[in-house]
Amino acid sequence: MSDVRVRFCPSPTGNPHVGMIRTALFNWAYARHTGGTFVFRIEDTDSARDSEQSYQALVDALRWLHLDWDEGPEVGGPHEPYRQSQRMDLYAQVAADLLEQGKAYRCYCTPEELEQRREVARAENRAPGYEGTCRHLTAEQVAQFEAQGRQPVIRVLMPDKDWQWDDLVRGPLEIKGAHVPDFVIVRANGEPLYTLVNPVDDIAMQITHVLRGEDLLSSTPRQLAMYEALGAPVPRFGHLPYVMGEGNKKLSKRDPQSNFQMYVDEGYLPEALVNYLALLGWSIGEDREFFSLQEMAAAFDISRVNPNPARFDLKKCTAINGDWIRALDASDLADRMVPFLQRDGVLGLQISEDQRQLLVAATPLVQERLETLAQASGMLGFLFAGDGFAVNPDDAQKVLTEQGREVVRAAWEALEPLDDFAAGPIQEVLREALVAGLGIKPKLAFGPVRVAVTGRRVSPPLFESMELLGREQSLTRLRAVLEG
RNA sequence: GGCCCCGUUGUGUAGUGGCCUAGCACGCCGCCCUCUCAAGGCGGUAGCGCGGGUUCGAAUCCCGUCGGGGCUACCA
Repeated sequence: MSDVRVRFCPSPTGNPHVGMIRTALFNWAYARHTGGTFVFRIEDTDSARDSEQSYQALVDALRWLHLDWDEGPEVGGPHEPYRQSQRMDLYAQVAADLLEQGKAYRCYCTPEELEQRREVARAENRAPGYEGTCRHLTAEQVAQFEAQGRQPVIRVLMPDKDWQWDDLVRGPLEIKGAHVPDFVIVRANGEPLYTLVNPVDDIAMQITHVLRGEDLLSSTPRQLAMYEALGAPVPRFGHLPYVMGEGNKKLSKRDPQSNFQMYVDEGYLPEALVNYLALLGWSIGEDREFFSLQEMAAAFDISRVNPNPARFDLKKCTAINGDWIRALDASDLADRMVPFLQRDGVLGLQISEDQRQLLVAATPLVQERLETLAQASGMLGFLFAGDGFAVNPDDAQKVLTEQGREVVRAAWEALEPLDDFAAGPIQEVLREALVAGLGIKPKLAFGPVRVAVTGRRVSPPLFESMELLGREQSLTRLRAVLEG
């Protein structure tokens, strides 16, 4: 095992989104590629926005995706606890130490005062950052502020220096000290902020490589300053490109396609989602795009991550999902379709042995037609409908016309005497009766029969479907059209 | 406004000075296959933002420019 230690440290607010998942994936892949350790940490220090439900969704998402973690909630590890809400004492202690060492100070400026100064600075074309107003308050000034009932925040006193680091994704980067004002690490109400807890825990958990979103790039100097103040070795940073949504904007929580749960509900395979997300900013090389999590781990190289923002393309994601569905064993696919068929009422909670066999037999017919598992219900519903079967009204109107019914009648008459009700013979008999007999094109001949039997104009292959449905059901449905 | 990041077809990418008349995939269009829809096969569409350099030679190196995006919180 190498000494590489990376972490994924989301805040449990709202639903997991794909940008977050992509970050988790790249961290995971880097850990697995290097034989390092993947740490999962929950940054739940904002009690107003965090929720237990969101925490659970995060855990479930990683599990669903098969992104296993070596240390973190549920699995434990040498640096427990892995939820920041349980580590508050540590942060308070660190803040106190920094204060005592003069590396941080109390700032009594009110939000209103700060806001006002920002506006002035902007108007005068100056950088709008905090100017260090409270850096060197006298005891009298402090006493006066306290007397006014002001509650101070704690700010880090930034050393007067420029900050540079060699970014894993972008190469050498530098930000001038003049552009990094003293920043707040503890709120007036005593709650520690990300600026404090994130580096403190990265140090405590001995994180060696920080792979995070590009949105945090400009805050890296603050991170660097914390390592310096705390006398800890600095990890390597790598800033992953944005995942963009519609209209050239960062994919936001409001974009439906950013919602991780949507992929689960629509029947995307974890293999496919992960495969697609990996393509956003990374490439396995050669002319290849279809690969497993294991193949990704074997090939993943952080220096090959592309720094430019990638647009999320649901169409391509769906296409890859289709590829993955086709790559599955039929019995595996059948298993994966079951929850969707149950959800949509095609199957009940209890599945009989007959139903199970029917499903397995039907799976190959739909395997190359499915893009998502959720589409299975629409394609297979007719097989399990039994007495509840009904033809789609819209399709009926279009296809089961006067002439269509004549076709169905001819089909019924041809099939009724057929003993060997298998796809081959069915096709033979129908061809003879409809195409040759009625002298119409195959498309017009089989369309009405398809609608009568499967209820839709688009369905799995007709003859195989009839065989699976069985003689009795098939004939009953044809009859129903003639009598209805 | 200030600071920062980014720039190959519509989208994701390959490409790291000659193998590039720029490859692959998705999308889109057409054809083939065909009982529908897919899948599959074949073909087509479309790109190195722009301008200067460096070099025998640049998508690849340098400078400038333009464009897009982000940050600029007692959010992360």
